[in-house]
This record gives sequence, structure tokens and C-alpha cells, in this order.
Amino acid sequence: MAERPEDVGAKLEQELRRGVIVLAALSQLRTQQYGYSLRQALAERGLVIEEGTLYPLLRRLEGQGLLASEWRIEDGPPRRYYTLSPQGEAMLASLAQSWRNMAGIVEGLIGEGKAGDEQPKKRKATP
Amino acid sequence: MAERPEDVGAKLEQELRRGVIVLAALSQLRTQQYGYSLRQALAERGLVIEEGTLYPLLRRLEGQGLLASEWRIEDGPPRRYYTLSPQGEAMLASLAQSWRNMAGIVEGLIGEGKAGDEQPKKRKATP
DNA sequence: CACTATACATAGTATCACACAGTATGTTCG
DNA sequence: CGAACATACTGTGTGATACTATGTATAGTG
Repeated sequence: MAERPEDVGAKLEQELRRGVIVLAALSQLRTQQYGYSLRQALAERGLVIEEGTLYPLLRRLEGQGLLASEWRIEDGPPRRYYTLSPQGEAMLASLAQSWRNMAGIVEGLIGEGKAGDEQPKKRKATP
Repeated sequence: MAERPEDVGAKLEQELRRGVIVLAALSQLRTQQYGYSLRQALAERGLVIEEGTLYPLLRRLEGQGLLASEWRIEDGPPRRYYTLSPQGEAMLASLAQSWRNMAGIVEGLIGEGKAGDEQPKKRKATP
């Protein structure tokens, strides 16, 4: 079965989003949030994450010690509020660093070749 | 079992790399390359991809019609050379666009909160 | 009360990077 | 020559995880 190109594109874009999700979530949890509000905050900024993705993610990150959570009751229904733990902050800093590094590499990759356009280096047969 | 933080970090970084791999490979295949040389080219630019990842990836991308390949014999052992197909070029352009969009979002996310630091918007109870 | 938005949770599926192992062909050097 | 190493590709198995779909419950609204 030949896959439709728009499916392929969607899948690749999803993969692109995938690696970023954790970083995005952590970055927003510098201020305390509950899951639903976090999801909306991210969506507002252009990053849509499904509920079935976000909630398990938050539990996972908490299990890894990057987040701390507590139930709280205020206006509406009980909500589970999350914040960065100290390790979470450290991880966020580290991840942000990795991201910037990665972004630099990718920028270089997709930028080059427009001009330049050198051919692939042939493995030297007789040095 | 508590996961060691460096494992967690490594895994997250890997996830970060994951989404980028296809884009990186496509970007380099604007010039014809074989698998091994592609791997080296990417490694030189700071993106290390395992063989067990890259080779299947190339076959997959070819299966999706994004790449064209041919065996060729020159100096050394037979090598399978890959290049972008027209659809591959289109996909590369599209993905690069997605990437830039994503990069902008992430940049905004990790940049904000340093200053600013507004508290989480409370869902208005009475709209 | 029915209906919608909010809020969280879980089971099941599919995808995919990587580890690991294997095959085979150069190249180098004692 | 032949042992060791780099090159070049292939294949299997596994673990992690994003998403779909579905379920539960509460709060506000007509």
C-alpha cells in the first residue's frame, strides 16, 4: 500500500513535535499549572498536545522526579497542580542547552547546499 | 526503580534528536550520497546517527517515495547511492518550514518566563 | 434536568531509534 | 600471505512513547 504523501508529511511533522514536547512542558511549568491549563497555554503558543499524551507525560515526568504535584480544590473540580522540582529545573536548563545546540546544527544543515553544493567526498582509494 | 537522572537526560536528548533525523538526512541528500558517507557527513556536523537507525531509515524514505536509489560500483565495494526524488524535495521544503515554525515556538517558550513570569491564567468562571 | 466545557485517567495500537549481530569487501602492514 | 581493521550494508529484537479512543466525574448554563 502506497502511503499518501500528506500522511507521510503529517507523520514526520509529528515526529518533529515529539522531541520538543517534554521541553515545552517543562518550560511552562516554571510556573505552577494544572494539566488542562498547561495544555491550553501550549496550544495558544502553537503547540497542540493531545490529552492522552499530556496527562501520561506529566505522570511520567513526576515519576522521574522532574515534577512535583499536588491536588488542590479551589473554584471548580479538583485539579492536580504541577511545578518543576529542583531536578526538573536542572533538566530544563540542560535540555534547553541541547535544544539550542541541535537547532544550530539543523539550521546549518538546511541552510547549506543552497549555494556551496560540493559533491560527496569520495573515500580515498589510494592515499 | 528510580531512574538515574543522567539516563533520563540522555533519553530526552535522544527524543530531541529523533524528530530531526529525517530532516537532516533529507537535507544532505540534495547531493547524492550513499549511506555510509551520509552518516559521516552528519556526524561531522554534530549529528551522530547509528547505522541501525540510518540504513532502515533510508529504505523507509525510499519506500515512501522521497528518495531514489541505485547500486553503483566504482572503487570499493558496491554502494547504494541515494538522492532526493521530486517529492522528497517538496517534503524537505515542507519539513524545513515546519522546523522553522517549531523552532520559533520553542524559542519563545524557553525564552519567556525569565522575565515576565506571569501567573497561570485562571479559567474565567463567568465569561 | 439535559448539555456542554472542564479535568483527569487508562487501555490498546503503531511507530521508531537503537543495540546487537551478521555478512562481505577493501586496505594495511608485519 | 594473512591477520587486523575500516568500510558498507542487512537483519532481528526490544523498549519507549505519542496518539486514538474511551471512560469517569464535576461545574456551569439554558
